[in-house]
Amino acid sequence: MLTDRELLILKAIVQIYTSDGQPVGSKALVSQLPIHVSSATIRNEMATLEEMGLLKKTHSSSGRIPSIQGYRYYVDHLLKPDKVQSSDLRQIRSSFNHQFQEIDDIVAESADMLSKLTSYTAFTVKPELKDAKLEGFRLVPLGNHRVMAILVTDNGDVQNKTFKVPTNVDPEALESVIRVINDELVGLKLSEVFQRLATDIPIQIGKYIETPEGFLDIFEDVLKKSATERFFVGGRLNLLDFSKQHDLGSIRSLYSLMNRSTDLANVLGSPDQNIQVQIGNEITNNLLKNYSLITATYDVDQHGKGVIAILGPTSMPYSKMIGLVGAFRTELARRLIDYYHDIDDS
Amino acid sequence: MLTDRELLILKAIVQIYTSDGQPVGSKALVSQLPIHVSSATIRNEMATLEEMGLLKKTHSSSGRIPSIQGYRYYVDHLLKPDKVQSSDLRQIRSSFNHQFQEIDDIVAESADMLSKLTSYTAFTVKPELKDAKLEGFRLVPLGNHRVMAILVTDNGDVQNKTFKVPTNVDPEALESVIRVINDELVGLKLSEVFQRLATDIPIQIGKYIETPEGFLDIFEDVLKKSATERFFVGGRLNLLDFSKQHDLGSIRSLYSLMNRSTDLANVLGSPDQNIQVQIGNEITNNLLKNYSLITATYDVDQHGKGVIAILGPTSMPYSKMIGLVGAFRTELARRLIDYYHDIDDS
DNA sequence: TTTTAGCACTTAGCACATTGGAGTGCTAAG
DNA sequence: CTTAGCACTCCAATGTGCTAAGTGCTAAAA
Repeated sequence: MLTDRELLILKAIVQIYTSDGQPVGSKALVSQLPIHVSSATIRNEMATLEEMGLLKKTHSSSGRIPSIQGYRYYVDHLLKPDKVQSSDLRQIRSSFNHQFQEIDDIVAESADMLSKLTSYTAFTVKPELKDAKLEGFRLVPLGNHRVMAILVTDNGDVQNKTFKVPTNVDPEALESVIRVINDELVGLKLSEVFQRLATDIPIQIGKYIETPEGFLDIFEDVLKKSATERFFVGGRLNLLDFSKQHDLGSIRSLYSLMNRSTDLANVLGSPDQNIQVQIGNEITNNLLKNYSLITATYDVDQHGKGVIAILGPTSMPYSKMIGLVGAFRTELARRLIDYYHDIDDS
Repeated sequence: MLTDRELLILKAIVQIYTSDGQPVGSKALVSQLPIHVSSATIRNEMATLEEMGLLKKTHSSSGRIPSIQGYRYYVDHLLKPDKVQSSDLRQIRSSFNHQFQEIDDIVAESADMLSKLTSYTAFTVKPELKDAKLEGFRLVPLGNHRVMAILVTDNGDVQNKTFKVPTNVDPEALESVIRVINDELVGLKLSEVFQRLATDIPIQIGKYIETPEGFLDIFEDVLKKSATERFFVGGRLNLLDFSKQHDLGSIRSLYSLMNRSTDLANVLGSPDQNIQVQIGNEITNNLLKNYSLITATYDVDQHGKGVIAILGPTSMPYSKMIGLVGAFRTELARRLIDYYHDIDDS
């Protein structure tokens, strides 16, 4: 168990280091602390904190910086989220104050805004569709045997994809297919839709089209698209600023990571608490072991839950960032509830 | 006028410098030249070439590197495009060997491929639609007063956008609007469509909808989208490698430039010759004055012309790059002609 | 007139030493 | 338990010397 003074020192070191980035020495620290003891005393305390694994040195005669566990302890026990700056809040609200036509625009804008506010890299994930119901399905013939498939879910999501149908499929067959889909699939949850597509639907459609597989692929494409296009990244370039390692190779890997939605899904997960802080090697993905990740869910009532996240250096000012992410998630949730409200009753 | 030997030296200096990046000294040069003269002679020649502004030094006692004018002279008079490597050609063809559903996929893939082959940043611009005819227009009601507008041009381009219609617009009015558009606009060139939208169409539509402006905005949105989404960028990150200036600010500006389609349109223009080389400050955009840009048109017969381009250091190996771009443009053109062929006769 | 050898001079880049400052750990006394 | 004092460590900045690669110039040779 830590003494009060040790807590005070640990807290101060984290705060000073995360705000100016320099290792904290005993003399500098003594001048900032509310208690007055000598620097030698501080040195002793720091030594014990280091022994406990909460602090470390960059070299044998340097000041102390927090270790991963030090940050962890700070975040878990010492930190109080900052109240978000009113100027930041104004910025968030004004950026949400547009009339967005599509939910994607709101969520994409959020990623940009969040990265701008933090100067880190930000991620946003729109509410997942798993529980959404398929509300409508359209096949629009575009001429030249091309067709656009459009899929509408009850939370307002619209996905579309154009494709070619084989020349031997006649329009009436297509009509029948649409009828099957409308009768059998519309109204179901997407997960159920997936299941039906794997079982009886191909048989039913097979009556009208010779090779239903190709046709159903397209259906799956649209569903897959709606699963992979949930992720938005803002401030990719900020990575260059806060990434200590100017090793181009790892930066490159990170950039490509940001384009792989499956990996992003793994990294961001769905935080169990409302706001979750992962520090350094606590992050499952090895590429991120020198960074910290703050993830938070936001809840759009019956329209599911999404995730926002920021990726920054382990030495980020946690209290400020946690405050900011906390405020942002409620603002975003509110904005999306508004959005759905507009759709539902229009 | 330059003597034969001066030409030989200039050519050699450009080639050596663009292949190993080191300033070329008189001794090194003498050992590479087919003629044998002493290094002192070379020095004299280099001095006169420098006086003419074709070479320059990095510091008072350094070897020579080509000046912008030196590169210019080399490109205009001395260079012979390399035959493209057969492995590169294989790669291009195999990447084109997929069945693409949309033209955008082909053009986007091209940007990636071109950047991979060159290790520079690549741009591709799909054929412009100006002369394309509006082949079809659909309004698909999605429920909840939402509608998807779909616009098909005769070169196979499909654009769509979802939007909300005011609650006071009834379905029949919408039907009438579609009829007006189909009767009056379908079959016209897009430029004519634009014109009609600015003149008589609003009046006609006004009969059915109270506030046609809002409605027509959407139409314009779709058209604008098809104008701005012509640009694809590949290998953004390569910029970090070949950009000498590790000045983060200018890199940042370049990245944002790549997202602004109007600026891209200015920079890439439509090259007057088939392949155009712009070196350093010859590029109109100031941000690019330390780079070189090779642009080339590709011609998809009656479906218009597009542009491909690579952005690299002024010290790029021009003969190789020009050869590569030349081969790529014919391959891409061929692939797109194939693509349209499939559409047209399906 | 052109070419060449020779020489004095310049510069970048590197290895190396020097120094100052910030910081530590330890000890012995308060 | 706290503190002053001291020896010690290490980084970072600065300066020095040296080398390699290059130049321009001059005067002699071709």
